[in-house]
Amino acid sequence: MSKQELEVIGQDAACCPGLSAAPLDEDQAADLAKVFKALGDPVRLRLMSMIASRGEGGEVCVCELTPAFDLSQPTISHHLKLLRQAGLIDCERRGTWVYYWVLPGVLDKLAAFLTTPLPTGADA
Amino acid sequence: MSKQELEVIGQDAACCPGLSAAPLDEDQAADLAKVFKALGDPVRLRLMSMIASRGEGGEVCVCELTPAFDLSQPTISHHLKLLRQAGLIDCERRGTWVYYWVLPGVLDKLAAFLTTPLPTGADA
DNA sequence: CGTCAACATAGAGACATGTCGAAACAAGAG
DNA sequence: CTCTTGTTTCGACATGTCTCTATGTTGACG
Repeated sequence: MSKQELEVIGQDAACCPGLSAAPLDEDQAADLAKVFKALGDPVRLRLMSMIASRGEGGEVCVCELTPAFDLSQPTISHHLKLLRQAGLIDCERRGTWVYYWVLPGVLDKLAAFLTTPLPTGADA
Repeated sequence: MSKQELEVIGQDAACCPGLSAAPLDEDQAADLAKVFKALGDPVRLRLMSMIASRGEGGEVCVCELTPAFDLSQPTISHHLKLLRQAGLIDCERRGTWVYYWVLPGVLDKLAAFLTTPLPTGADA
């Protein structure tokens, strides 16, 4: 149920030297843009927030997410799918319900990508 | 030339308690989503990277940015406008040329918003 | 004042995205 | 097996986004 993520952020260390470190090439920019694009929607951002606020190993059932929006259930499911394809979350079916959680580390890696790594100007 | 930014990130402290801190309300999510949406395009991400890699007080002339892409000059100008409206960059005309720079602190604040502030469960 | 160069704006067309209702799928209850 | 509930997938449509060409604006230079 989780075989189609991007793994953009989670790659070893070659994926992203940091936004401010050096100009991104086209491939890096394209991969990272998918992650930011996934977060670039109010509904998905709220979904991420609702899932992430459960903490490190926390999970949220879809049945808890859906009623928080004035949107149809298929629409919520669609947004969750996009977040999953962006490599931000994952899910598992347990009986009747499906539970979502934030993939560990992705938010920290994304934050590390944004923060400027060379404030004093000592690059290579 | 810089009177229409969002200032979503730059507000005092009431704007964003963190993605993982608590579920975002609709207004917070809508404002933050605009910033992430601005970064959710490969061209804009590369533009941001090219500008940000100049360092803290660094500037980049448009005439240096445009030839790095296989896009028309108005298209680059359009993307720069979106980045500016998202409150990520600002610009100033100096003679014939226009220089862009990253607004100080926005990337760090965005990163702080993403990183989970309560890993052990000691909030409030 | 006229002209040229650097950027920005405006409008149009092609394509992607967000949303819905209907239907399919999965799992448990009777 | 059938029925009900929870969730995803499928088409379809309205809206938004990205790109272009054409035009406007600003400043430098004779």
